[in-house]
Parts: sequence; structure tokens; C-alpha cells
Amino acid sequence: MLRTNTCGELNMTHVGKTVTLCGWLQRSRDLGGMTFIDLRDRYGITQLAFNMETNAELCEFARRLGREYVLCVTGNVAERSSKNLKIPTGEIEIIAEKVDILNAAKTPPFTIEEHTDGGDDLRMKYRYLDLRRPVVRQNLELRHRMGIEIRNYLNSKDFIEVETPFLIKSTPEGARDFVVPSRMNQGEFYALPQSPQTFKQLLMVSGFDRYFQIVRCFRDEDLRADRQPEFTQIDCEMSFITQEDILNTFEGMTKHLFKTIKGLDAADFPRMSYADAMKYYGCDKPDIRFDMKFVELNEQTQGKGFGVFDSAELVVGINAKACAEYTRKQLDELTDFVKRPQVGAAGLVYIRYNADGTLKSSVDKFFNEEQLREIAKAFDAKPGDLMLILAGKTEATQKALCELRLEMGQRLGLCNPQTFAPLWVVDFPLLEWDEDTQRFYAKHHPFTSPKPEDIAMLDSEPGNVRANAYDLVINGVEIGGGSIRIFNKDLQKKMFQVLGFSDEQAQNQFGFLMDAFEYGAPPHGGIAFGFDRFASIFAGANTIRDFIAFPKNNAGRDVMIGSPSPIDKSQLDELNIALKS
RNA sequence: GGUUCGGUAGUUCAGUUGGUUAGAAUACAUGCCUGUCACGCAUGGGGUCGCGGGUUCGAGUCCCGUCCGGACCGCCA
Repeated sequence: MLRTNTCGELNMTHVGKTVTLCGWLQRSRDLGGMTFIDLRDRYGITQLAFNMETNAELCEFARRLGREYVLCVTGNVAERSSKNLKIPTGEIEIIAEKVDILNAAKTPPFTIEEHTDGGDDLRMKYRYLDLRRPVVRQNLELRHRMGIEIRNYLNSKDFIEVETPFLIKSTPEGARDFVVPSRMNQGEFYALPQSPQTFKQLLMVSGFDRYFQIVRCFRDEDLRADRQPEFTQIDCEMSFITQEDILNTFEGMTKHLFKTIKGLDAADFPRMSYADAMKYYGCDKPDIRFDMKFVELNEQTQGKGFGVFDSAELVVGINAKACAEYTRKQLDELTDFVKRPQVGAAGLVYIRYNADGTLKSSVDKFFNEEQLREIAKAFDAKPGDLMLILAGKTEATQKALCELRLEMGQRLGLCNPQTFAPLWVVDFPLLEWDEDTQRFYAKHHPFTSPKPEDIAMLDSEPGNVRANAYDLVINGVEIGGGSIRIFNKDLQKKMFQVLGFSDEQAQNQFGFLMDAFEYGAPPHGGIAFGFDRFASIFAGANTIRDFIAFPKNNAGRDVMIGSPSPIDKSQLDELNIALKS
């Protein structure tokens, strides 16, 4: 070992000891007669002191050292004459006796400190320097601790971790696959897994009973702040269970994380049906840190001569408490917000419930005082409140109002990132109709079991069949999702039929699974969590990139290593692949 | 595929209606300074204003195209 101690552990109890520290030169302060150097490693910062009176040669040497030089320093731990109580090692310093330069360093392109002056692009290009910063390092440390606690918890519940292959078979359902050409099987391709779904189900057939895996998954879709092409799932599956068992087990895991990582005793997680989530929050992952539920107003608004409302499939609004004082400018901002193409509403109707009890709206031409009062009653509005109303096609209007609700939550400071509001959303629909291709798609995936009482509707009204599927949502972010699976060959076949697969297609793509179901498949179900998102939510961050050591940018590029990149013609030849010009 | 914001010193940014030699902070270099900890003071170097084209007497500024980055919509079973 080159060092006796780290830069984060020395204090008054070590005074008088001779120690050797290794680390990076964070900053130096040359006062003329003496020089101070902050030496940084993973564990903290320790001040080195050099004095012209006692050791002129070494002091001269020290003042020539540059930022991020890697040093090995031996000296005596001494009490400081002026202490810095802001850092744990601030009461002591090292009176340096010997300094070795382990490596010199170029001046870094951005400052390596808590608050860097570097932009995202630059930080990603020099990610290895960015990772020296305590804030980013702490994110990865948090992720590590969560990983350990997840393994502890699942291990204590008899789950075993099993690795499943990365080179698997491409299927057309779901997200685009990343594809890998096979040299030994020319003209054929592997796909990287979007999840280990079918493998974990096969492990249940094998009798493993309780499986988990913290595993990389791959999806070739466009990126977002919370979406990377490769991401990590906590993938879990159990046999001989009901939906209730899964929810309880993984609510337990989540509570265990809240307790061990955040020191929080979480209350039991509320549950909400998908139907209610859509009706009251306009989306399947409501942020319930604040209320502001949707209020449907078709009844109160029809036939008053306002064409927008009269022709609308849905008239729906939210009550922004104590916002009646909003200025014209603020209301215009909200109108612009909902009219952005990403939100897509045609306009915004407001009703102010003034403090003096009078009502003032943007539709006074069509609604008299009494009618407005009826609407206010539906909102349970009080003087001082501001009602915001959208109208139009049901789905689009719900989505737009959902955005507006979240925007108001932000504006009103109701979205504290250190407040956690977990929620189970249950009873998802099994299928989703797609207008473009004129067929049903599985809302979750094709292995999800319909609710037994809804199976009869598979032929007559497939769109209304509910699934034994569930999501865990925290603060409006989908953290995990799963379902009770089909474990019967006939039902699985039926499911593929409803999804428009021919028997040949179903057999060709998923025959191995249906075959396995014929050899004694136990009833089973599971769930998968987005580990990157889980970590970012725990840290109160809204991007997952800082919880991944080497993430990709918006375009799926790693700007540090320069991937993806072209490959040699010889490599292509070996694979028997030609590029279209 | 689309919407939107941005690209000016190593870095983060400012730059007025299109008008003189493109600025600030910080970083860097040099000098001074014995208790700093965002040390201080002084001096100095540092610019393809992303790239290409256009309008104009004149473009960092206006227009078109393009590249790069961020956020979002579509997409993400």
C-alpha cells in the first residue's frame, strides 16, 4: 500500500502521527511564506501545509504543483492554528515532509468541484474527470448501497440470482431490438434482451421458485433524460403466488430501501386502479405528492352555447388552490403552456373564485354567475381558488390536463423531490388498440394473464379485458411494473391469436415457451424495476444519466469513447454484411 | 420523423436597432504576500463568435442550409 490513511479520516485523535496520503491536488493556496494544498481522494479532503521557514526547498517545490497532480505525501498530523469546521478533517493538517509526484496532470477542462463550471457535453467527454466530483461519485455510491440492500432483502426472502443470456432471439413485439450479427451463422442475427422475460418464466418452469437478477437490458428507442438504450433492471419472478403476494413482497423491498437508504419508515402504499388513475390524474403514473384531482364537468357545461364545450367529448378541470390572484400574464403563460405542440390543447378556460366571493371567467359570455357557481361547487372551490378547464377528445384532454396539473404542482412548490409518494397502479387493461396497424397490442406484454373473470370477454370485447398487471409509481415516475403470467399453453395461444399472430408465427417465435408450459409450468408472476430510475428518484434527481457511470447522450452516442462507430470492411466481410450506400 | 432552446476566450456567460479595437468572471502564466481554506493584490497571454452560403457599405447580431448539444412529442410490449 502506498498510503497509510485516506484523505477523509484523519482528525484530532491522530495528531502527532506520521502518515502517508495519496490523492489528487484539488487546489493550492500560496501565501508566500507558506503554501497550503488540498489533497482529495474518494473519502475526502485533507490539507497539506508547507512552510518556508521550516522547509524552504519543499515549500518551493509544492507551489509549483498543478491541479489534479497525483501526489503521495508523507508528514506529521498537526492541529491547525486556524480551523475549518466546514469539513470533517478541518481541525488538522499534514505538515508535509516528503512529496512524490506519482503523476503530473494537464489542467482539467472544467473545475473538479462540487459545483463544476463544466457543461453536460464537456462533462460527458471527460466523464472520468466528472466522476471525480463528489456529487457524481455520491450518486454511484447511493446506487451501490441500494444494490447491496436489494440483494440482502431478496436473499433473505429466498430469491436466488440467476444470469440469463444477452445474445438472444429478436421478436417483433415491443421495443426495437438491438441486433448483433452472427459470424458463424451468416445472415442471421442475435438480439440483445429488452428484458429477461421469457427466461425468467422458464426458470419458474424449472422450479427455481424465486428468482431475481440485477441485469442490463437494451432497447433501441429514442432517449430521454430518464431513458437510456442500455439500462439496468431489478428483474424478479415468483411461483405459487397471487398478485397480492407480489405486491406485498416488493412493497416490502421498497420499504426496506426507504428504511436502510433514506432512514424513512414508509406507510403502506396506496393502490389505485388504472381506470381511476386515468379519470382523476389523466395518466397511468400519477404523482400523488399533491392532490389537485381532475373534476369532470360535462354535465355542468353542456348546452350553454359555448361551442368548444358543447362539442367536446370531455370537459375536465383542476382546482389550483389559492391561485385566483394569478395575473393576466401568468394565465397567458399557462395558456401558452397547454398550447405547446407537446401538450396539444387548443386553449385554456379559467374561472377565478375571487376572495370577495365573486366569480370571473374567460367564458363569462356563455356562463352566468349561477352556472359558474355550479361549476365551482363541482370543484369544491373556495374563495381565492383558480379553476383551470380543458375540453376536447377524452384521451388528448386527459393527457394535456395531466401536464398542466404537473406544471401547477411545480409552480406551487408541491413537488418536493425529498418527499416520496409511492403508489401501486393496478388492474391495467390487457390490450391496447392501435389505430395505425388496426390491431390490439399487449399493454404490458403478451405473457400477461387476463383477470380470470374477464377471460370470457377476450373474444367479444378484448379492449375491456383487465390484466393482472401492476406498476409501482413513485412521485409520478414509473419505477417498476409486472404481472401475473399466463402459464397455460391454450390460454397463451389464445392470447397470441387475439394479438393477430398466426399459429405459425406464435409457434416460431414463442414455441419454446408454450412447449415448456406443457411440462408442468407452475403459476407464476413477477415484476421488474428500473434500477437507474430508482436510484435517481431516491436522490431526488430527474435525470438517470448521473446514476450511470458512462451514459450515452441524447443521440445514443458515447462522446467519450466515440461510439457507435463505423467498422472495417474486413469485419463486415467476415459477417457477410454489405452496407447500402 | 417532429417541436423547442442553445453553440462567443480553457470554462461559464454578457454582447443594445446591424456600426470604432468582441467584454466579464473564472481558469492559466509571472511577480508580491506566513494561517489560507472560493486566500488576497498586481501584471500578462488567451477568440476560425460551431461550419457553409446569402442580404448589406458593414454581420457575433438578420436570412437559408448544415453540424453538435439539451429538453420534449412520436416511439419506449
